[in-house]
Formats: sequence, C-alpha cells, structure tokens
Amino acid sequence: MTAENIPRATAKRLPIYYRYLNILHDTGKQRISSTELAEAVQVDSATIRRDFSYFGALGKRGYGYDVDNLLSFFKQILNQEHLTNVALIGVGNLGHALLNFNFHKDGNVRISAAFDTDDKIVNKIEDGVPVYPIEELSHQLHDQQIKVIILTVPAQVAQSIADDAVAGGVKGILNFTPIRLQVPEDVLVQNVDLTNELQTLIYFIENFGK
Amino acid sequence: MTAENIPRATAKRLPIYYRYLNILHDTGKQRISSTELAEAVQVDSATIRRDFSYFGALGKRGYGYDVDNLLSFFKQILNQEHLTNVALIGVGNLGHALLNFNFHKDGNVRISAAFDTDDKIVNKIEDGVPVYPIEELSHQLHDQQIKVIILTVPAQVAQSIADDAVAGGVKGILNFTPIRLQVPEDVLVQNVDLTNELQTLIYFIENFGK
DNA sequence: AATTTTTTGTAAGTATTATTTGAAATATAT
DNA sequence: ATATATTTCAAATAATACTTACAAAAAATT
Repeated sequence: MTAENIPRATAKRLPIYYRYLNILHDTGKQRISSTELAEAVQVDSATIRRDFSYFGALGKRGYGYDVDNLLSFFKQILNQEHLTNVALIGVGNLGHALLNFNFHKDGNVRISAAFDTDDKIVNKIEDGVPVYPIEELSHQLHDQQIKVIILTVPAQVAQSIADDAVAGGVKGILNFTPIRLQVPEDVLVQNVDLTNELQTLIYFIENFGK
Repeated sequence: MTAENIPRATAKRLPIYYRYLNILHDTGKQRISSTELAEAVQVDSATIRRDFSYFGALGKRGYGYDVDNLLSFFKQILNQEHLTNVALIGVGNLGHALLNFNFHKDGNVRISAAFDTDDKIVNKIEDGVPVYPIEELSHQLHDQQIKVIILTVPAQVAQSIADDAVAGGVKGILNFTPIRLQVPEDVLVQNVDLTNELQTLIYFIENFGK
C-alpha cells in the first residue's frame, strides 16, 4: 500500500513525527500546521510537508493537518497496528537496561525473548522476558518467527552470533557492538555505536564549535 | 591545526576508522590499503581515500597507508591525546549500564561525574563514579569544567535539566531521551533515540525489505 | 633497467537530500 | 460577498554526499 521509494532520510523521521502526534492527540489538539510541528520536532516545515506529501495530500490548505487523521495514517504506515516481537541477545549491563526500557510505551515493539550464555539467568524470566540458552538461538528465532534482534553481546562473538541469527531467519539487527557486521544483502543492520557518538560529538565541539 | 570544513559525513566516519586502526595496530599490521580497510569498516574505498585526503596526503601510492602513522594522526585529530571528562545525568537502568560501559577502552572519554535525585545513591560512588545531587548540576559542571553530558533522565524533566546543564557551561549533549531539546545554537545535541532506531529498522524491513 | 602491478589522490559525474519559491486552495475577517 | 491571512503542495534550485574513472607515483617483478 505505501510508497516503497521514499527517501531514507524521510523514513528516519517518521517515528519522530509519529511520537509527537501521539502527544498532540493526548493533549486533545485537533489540528497542527507544519510550522508548529516544525518547532516541536526541529525539522524544517518544508521538509515536513514534503515528507508527508510522499504519502499523498494529507493536509488541507489554509488549515493544516488533522491530528487524528495523520495519527491513524502513520499508525498504518509504521505498522503500529500489530505488535512486532523482537529478541535481545546478550543480557549484560546494556542488555538488562534495554529489557527494562519501555519500547512498548508509544511503540508497537516488544522484546519477547532474550538469549544468553550465563547459567544464572538462562531458562529464567528476567525483567518479564524469558531467557533462552544461546545454543537455541537459531531454532527459537525460527520457531517464534522473530525477524528483528537487538545485539548486545561482546565484540568478539558478535559476528558469529549474527550469523546464527541470520540462519534463524532474522532480517534486521539493531547492533550495539562496535563490529561492522557482515550480513547477506537482504538483512538490514542498524548500528548504534555509543563510543562513536560520543567521539563525534566531542570532535565537533573541539573543532567546529570553537 | 585541522580542517574545520570537512563534511559532516566524513567526521562521523573518523571514529570508525580510528577504532579499526587500533585493532590493526594491536595485531601488529604495518600497512593497510584503502581497499582492505573498506571491507573491514564497510565504507567504499574511494570514500575512505577522499575522507583521508581532507587531512593531506597521508598515504603512499602503490603502498597504502602506514598504520602507525595514520593512527597517531587520527589520535591527534580526534583529541585522543588528552582525556575528556563527561558527566552522566540520570542513573536509572540505562544510566547504570552506561556507567559500566567501557567508553574508556579504546577512547579518550571517561564518565567522571554522575547526577541523580535518588537519595539512595546520591553522594555515593556508583560503578566507580561519584553521584552528585541534581541540585548541584550547574555548579559542579562549571567547577569541573565538564563540557559534555550524557542525558538519561525521564522525558518530563529532560528540557529543564538540559537548561541547567547549559547554564553550567555544557556545549554537547548526548541525548537518550525522546525529547527534541531546545538549546542555544552553540550547543550540540546528538540524539540517540532507541525507540526510533527500532521503528525505523522495522519499517524498512516491512516495506523496502520485500 | 625496463615493465608491470598496485594503490593513492583527485576530478568529473551521479545521486540523494534539503531549501527556496510561488501558485492554488481553504479559512477567517471585514 | 469580498478581501486578506494561512498554509499546503509541487517545482525549481541549491547543497551535500557518493561513485566512477583515471592519471601519477611508488613498489614489485622480470
């Protein structure tokens, strides 16, 4: 139903719009203009209009956008109607924090399975999520039809575990390790590299930011 | 000393190069070609050469790049020579995980102070880092000359705490909250929006990814 | 010593993304 | 009703980033 060829940059902004629309909805706001929205989400108003227009003429000239209309439209676009189950691999410090992290709050995502090697937590429920032994990774992912994983394992084993996950049918990896994973081209990797983010930030402050 | 007008996209890749150069150095590798490097960090080799060339002619034709040369050059560029102290604000689940996260390992960054409201941890040492009461935020940041913060507080208080931090002289914020912070233009905000990343990933898989 | 191979550095071309501009449609005010 | 304000939408332009291509330089080979 939706456009397949919208720009990557636009797609990345959709969740930002979606989240703010939810807030607007909760406060009872009926309509919103691109200018108003621009200020809240810090994206240029023209960019917002163009982003929206990829999906058709969603607004009314001289009026703006109807919040509820827009919201239910984005809900569809972003697959917010059905729950997406994801698995978390590596229940260390960061893994634990993410298990507690409330992805579900204004999203459609739930961590429904976790994997680890540590006997102390394997086959138990941690933060409401069952932890399976890592040996069962491929098999469980396949059985539970999980297509997306969050990877929070030590760097040394990242590639080999990613391989197992791919073997289990995974199509998307949110990769918190510093390794640049090698995956088949139908698998998407989104890197979240915290050291990197910090270093880039510091670089810009020291150089560009006088 | 360094170029101030290198592309943003290049700057974001510098830490990636830097990290891999460290690995090469550790394994004793003397030289590296752009093609080899390209495979490891998954950036096109021509892009790498162009990125490097912003800083002068660092390589030798027919030879490649000398690992140690390159490494010490990037060490300078990325300010890896002196330690940068940063503060973490909000010692919840994610905050704790980040305190344990080893930024220091192959970086120059250390979390040297944390802030929270919880009496149970305030004025104690958590994971090796002193936790100060949030009331002292602005004052302590100023005293300790901390210019970069990691913000892991609840969304409701994010803006007001960011304001305090800015008042304390902060110039860079690694923002883990979903709020799009309003800051003066000489302050840089790097957003790490985990819900967003996951949703974008799922969106691409559902739509683009067949 | 001459030739071949490797590999950088950079220019030119392409693609992607963002911004500007202005006409058209709607709403609001007079 | 008419005029004026908003505000979307789309086209044109500008900026940014990526890719391709190749000459020049150095190294390796014959």
